[in-house]
Parts: sequence; structure tokens; C-alpha cells
Amino acid sequence: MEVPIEAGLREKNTEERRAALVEAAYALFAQKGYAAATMDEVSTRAGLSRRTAFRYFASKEDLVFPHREARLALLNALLAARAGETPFETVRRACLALARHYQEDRANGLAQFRIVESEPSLLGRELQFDRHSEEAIERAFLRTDISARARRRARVRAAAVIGVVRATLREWLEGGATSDLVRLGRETLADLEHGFGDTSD
Amino acid sequence: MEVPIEAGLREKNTEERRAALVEAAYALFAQKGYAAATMDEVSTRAGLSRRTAFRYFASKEDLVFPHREARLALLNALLAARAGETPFETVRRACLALARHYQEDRANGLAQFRIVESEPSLLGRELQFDRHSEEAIERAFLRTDISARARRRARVRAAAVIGVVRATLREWLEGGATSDLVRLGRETLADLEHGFGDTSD
DNA sequence: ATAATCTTTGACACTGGGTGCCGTTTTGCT
DNA sequence: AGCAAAACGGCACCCAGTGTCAAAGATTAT
Repeated sequence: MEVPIEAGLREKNTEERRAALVEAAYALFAQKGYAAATMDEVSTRAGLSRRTAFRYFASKEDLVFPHREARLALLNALLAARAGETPFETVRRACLALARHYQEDRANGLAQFRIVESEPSLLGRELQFDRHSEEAIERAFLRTDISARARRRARVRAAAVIGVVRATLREWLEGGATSDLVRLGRETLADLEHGFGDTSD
Repeated sequence: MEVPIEAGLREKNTEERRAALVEAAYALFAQKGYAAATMDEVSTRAGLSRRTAFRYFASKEDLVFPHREARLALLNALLAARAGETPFETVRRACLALARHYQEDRANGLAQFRIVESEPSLLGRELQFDRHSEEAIERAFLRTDISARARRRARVRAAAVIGVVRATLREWLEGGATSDLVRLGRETLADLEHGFGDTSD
């Protein structure tokens, strides 16, 4: 009966085509720049029609961020609290684990960074995605106390953490992603943990 | 000789038309939503051709943020250090002064907030603008010490401050902009000042 | 005031992202 | 093999944004 073992042909093709589109897009963006590469070229290179390409990715911008869903899911998993941890410790552990992932995917991260920096609208799009991460971190900070004041503080703290993480990541990528991101993250998060009131630490 | 007292007719017309475009845009966005309102409608309502409208605002999105330049200039002025202030005190003073401005412009702020929230790309655009504020705050944190480590810390702190300011502003606007924004800001900035390490304060 | 000059305007045409529609092909199942 | 559902691709269309250029407007000098 030759039943497909796990995934149907449909799902396999879907993944292949998504991958082909992303690959074609990154090649063209790197070659001639994001703005100059048209969706016609990208889809043709991936062996699909323009119309079909837009069924796989709702917009040209989405092509630049193919893994946001997976990254968010990973963050959510990492944010599951462990016994004996304070909320801040949970958040730090999750962030540093994510840092490790970024380091393993250095090449892709750098390529994406360069494309995003080249086009302001992409930067905006990226920041938008971070809102979901922000909400996840907010939930991590908000364990039991659900008063309005506690919720507010959790939200504000989550915003601060995301800001710090973004700035750290950018610092790392601007330097060519060669330094130790985990060490860098540990340093910047410690700064946040201890407060900004004093000038030197 | 009937010489124009201060501004030539040219400059006056420019300002009038910019204002007419913003007014028309806000009216239409509120009435039928940002996406549904076309630039044809906006420009016609403002008494201009579409082509000319695009000479006053480079994009439809820019119509939503007519005061970003002025806001940034104000922030930069406020961030001028005063004698005896620590960097954090300077930043806090500037932020709270800005909060006062937001409170005085409550109606416009709320209208803008609603439009921005309705369209993800606008949120991205707004976040983009904040990068300039972030750079200004970074400079305020970085007084004399220009070692790589100090610069990094200033950048990270600026990112955290912007994150906190944004979250505070959003909190205030979601609540209808009725509460005391200055008090709210003082509270959230204090949180940042003292650190996130402890659960309760 | 009037002419000369420089700027701004608006119509036209065009590019490119994104979408609704629909007939045709591919895929999954029996 | 045969049938239903899903995916594909082509077409026409909308709208944001831009280059071009002749006409209208503002500014300055005479």
C-alpha cells in the first residue's frame, strides 16, 4: 500500500517550496538588494508562479523572516518555569538559551541582519514580531499576583528585557557575530537586574 | 510695500497644505479605516492632486506621524545635561517632561494610537522612529567614558529605557489616556532604576 | 506694474506588491 | 483506474509610489 510513513506528499512539497522560495529570495536579496529584487524574479527562480509564491508567503517581507513561528515557540517552551527559580532567573535562562541558538545559526543570522538593516520597513516588521516575544516574557514575569499594578510591572519589565535583548543582539551582529553572545547577554542582563541608578558597576 | 512680515507666501502655503493633508487623512482614517482610505481620497479632500500629496508626505504612512521631527528635537533639547545630575536623572527628567506634553495633547495622541494599532505596518513604522530617540538617550547615558564597554552599556540602557517608555505609554493609552501619565512614568522608571532582580519592591 | 526667473503643481504613464477569480492540474484516497 | 479535494497559474484588477514634463504660481529685479 506504500503509505507515506509520516508526512504526506502534500506537506513535503509545501515545505520544499517554502524552502525554495526562501533560498531564492536570500540569494537575490544578497545579489541585487531587497528593493531591487522583484517577486517575479524570486518566484521564477524558485520554480513557481508569482501568484503561487504569494500563497506561501503573504508578503515579500515575510520571506525575510521564515522562522519567526519556530523561534517564538522555542521561547515559549524555554519560559516554562522551573522549581526554585525567580521569574527573572527564568527569563534570563530562556534568553541565554536563545543566544546559544543564535550562535549556532550564525551565518543565517548575519545574512538576515544585513537585509533587514538595508530596508527600514523590514526593521519595523522585525520589531513587530518582537511584540509576541514581549507578551511571552510578560507572562513569565507574572506568576501569581494578578493585581493591576503587578500586571503593569510585568509588562514594563518585559519591554525592558526585549529592549536589552535586541540591543545586545544588534551589538553582536554589528561586530560580525564573532564574539561570545552568551557572555555578552549575561553581562547586559546583569546590568538590568541590578538597576541603572548607579553610573558604574 | 506689503512685505510678508515673517514667512513668505511659499512657506505659508506649504504648512497649510501639510496641515490640510493631515486633517483629511485623520478624518478619513477614523471614518473608514486606514487601509480602506486611498491616497486619492485623502488628497482630493485636501484639495490637492495625488501626485502633489506625495510631494508633501513621502508615503501614506508618514501622514500618520506628522510630528515626529518636532518630538525628537524636543527630546534632544530636554536631554541636555544639567549640573549635578546623574545620567539617569537627566533621562528621567526628559521622559517625564515628555509625558507632560503627551498629556496636553491627549486627543491627538489617542487618535494616532488607534490608527497605529489598527495596522501592523504602522506599529513597525512607529517603532522605527523610536530608534532615533534611542540614539539620543544613548548619548545622554554616555557622558565621558568612551570605552567599548561603556558604550555598550549606554546602548543597552537606552534600549531598556525606550522599552519602558513605550510600554508605559501604551498602558496609558489603552486605558483611554485618563490616568496621570507623569505619575505612571515615575513609577515605571523607578522600577528600572532599582533593578528587576527582586520580585517585589 | 511688468517681465524674467525659479519653484511648485498636476496630468500621464509606468513599476511593483498584493488579491479575487476561475479553469486546469496535481494529489490523496478508494 | 477513477473521483473529490486541494493546489496551481494565468488574468485582470487595485493601490502605493515615482519619473517626466508642460503649465501655473510665486519671487525678485527692473
